[in-house]
Amino acid sequence: MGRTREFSPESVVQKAMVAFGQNGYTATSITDLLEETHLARGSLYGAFGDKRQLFRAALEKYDQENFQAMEQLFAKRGPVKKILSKWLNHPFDTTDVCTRQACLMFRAAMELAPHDPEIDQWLKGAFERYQNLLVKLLQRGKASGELRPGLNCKVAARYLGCSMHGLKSMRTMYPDCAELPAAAQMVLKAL
Amino acid sequence: MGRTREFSPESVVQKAMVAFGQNGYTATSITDLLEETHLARGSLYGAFGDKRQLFRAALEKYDQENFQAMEQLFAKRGPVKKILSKWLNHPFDTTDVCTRQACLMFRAAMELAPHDPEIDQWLKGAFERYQNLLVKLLQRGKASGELRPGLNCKVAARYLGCSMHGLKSMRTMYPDCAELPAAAQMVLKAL
DNA sequence: AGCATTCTTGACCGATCAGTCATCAATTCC
DNA sequence: GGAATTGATGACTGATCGGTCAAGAATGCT
Repeated sequence: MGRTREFSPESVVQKAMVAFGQNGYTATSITDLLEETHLARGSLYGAFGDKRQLFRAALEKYDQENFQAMEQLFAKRGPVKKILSKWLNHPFDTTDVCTRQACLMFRAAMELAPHDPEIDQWLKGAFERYQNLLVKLLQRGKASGELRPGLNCKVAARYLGCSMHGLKSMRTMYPDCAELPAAAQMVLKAL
Repeated sequence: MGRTREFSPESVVQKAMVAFGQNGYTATSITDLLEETHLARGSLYGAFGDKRQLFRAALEKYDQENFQAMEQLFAKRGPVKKILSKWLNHPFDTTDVCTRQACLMFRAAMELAPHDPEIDQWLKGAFERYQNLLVKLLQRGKASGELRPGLNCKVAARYLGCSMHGLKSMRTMYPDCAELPAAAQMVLKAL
C-alpha cells in the first residue's frame, strides 16, 4: 500500500559508496549526494534515516562486494601463490572507473572509527573476516606442501593484508606508477 | 616594531599537526584548533592566513620530521637489512602518544590532493624524496654485495614504501595487534 | 469513490563552518 | 611622551551543514 518508490535504494547506495570513497565521509555533503542521485532531500532521509546510516549502508555494500570477490577467487583450485598473485594484482589489472577511489573501509577506519564505537567494532570484525580468509588460504598452501612448513599463517596473513592495503593506497595516489605491479609481485617472495 | 607575539607559531603548527592527523582536514574545525591552542580567532588567522595554509604548514612539519629521522637512520653504517628492519619496526617500538594518529601525508593525499593540484604536486614530490632515499639505500646494499645483484632497486623501494604505509595504517587501527611486528619482519624476506 | 498509507518535494530550522574586522593592548622609534 | 606599527580579541558575517516537516501526489484496500 502507499505510493511506490521512484528510485532504487541500491543504486543510491552505490552512488554514495563512490562519493564517500572519493571524498570521505565529512567532505561529502548530503547536498552533494542529492545532486548525484537527483533525489529530493526528504526522499533520501526517508529511505536511509541519516547520513551516518547511509554511510553504513555504503560501507556494507563495499565490504560485501569486496569480500565476495575475494572468497570466489580464494575458492579456486590451483597453486596458492597463483591465487595470491591474482589477488595482489587485482588493483592494477582492472581499468577502474574512478582511480582516486580509496578503500572505503580504511576511510571509515580513519575518519569515523575513533569517535564511533559501533563502526569501530564493525570494522574490526570485518577486517578479521578478511584476515581469516587469508589464513585459510595459507593453511591450504602449507597442507599441500606448496608453502614451507615453518610459515606462521597468522603473521603471513597480516603481512599480506598490510601489503594489499599499501598497494591499493599507492595505486589511488599514483594510478600510473609503473613500478607498482612489479612491487605487488615482490610481496609473494616473502612467503 | 609593534607588539610582540605571545605564542610560538611552531607549537601551534605542532598541535595542528596532531589534530589534523587524528581527525583529518575537514573534520578538524578552526574552533577545535582554537580550543587546543588557546588562541583567539584573529591571532590564528593573522599568523597563518587560512585553514589550508595552516594545514600545509603542519604537513610540511610532519614531512620534515619524518624525512629527517629517516635520513639519519639510513645514513648509519652497517648492514642495509638491519637499517631497514629498524625502519620498519619504528611504528611499533615507540610508545607513541596518540595511537590513532594516521600519516598526515596520506591523509592529505586522500582528502585534499584530488581537488587541490598544488598539494597534489607537493605530495608527489615529497613521496619521491622518500622513494629516492630508499633506492639509494638499496643500491648501497647491492654495491656491498649484501643484496642480490638482480634486485630492481626502484621496484623494491616502491615495495618497501607500500609495506611501510600498510603497516602504519594497520597499526593506527589495531594498536595492539600482536602479529604486526612479526609481519614487519616478513617484509624484508622479499629482498 | 473515499480513506489510509507511503513517497516526493522543497521550504525551512538551528548549528556550525571558515573567514573578517573594528577595537584595544603592547612594543619601538623619535 | 607621542606617533607608528603590530599583535590580541571576540563579535560578527554569509554560506553551508545535517536534519525536519507540512503539503501534495501516487498507490492499494474496502
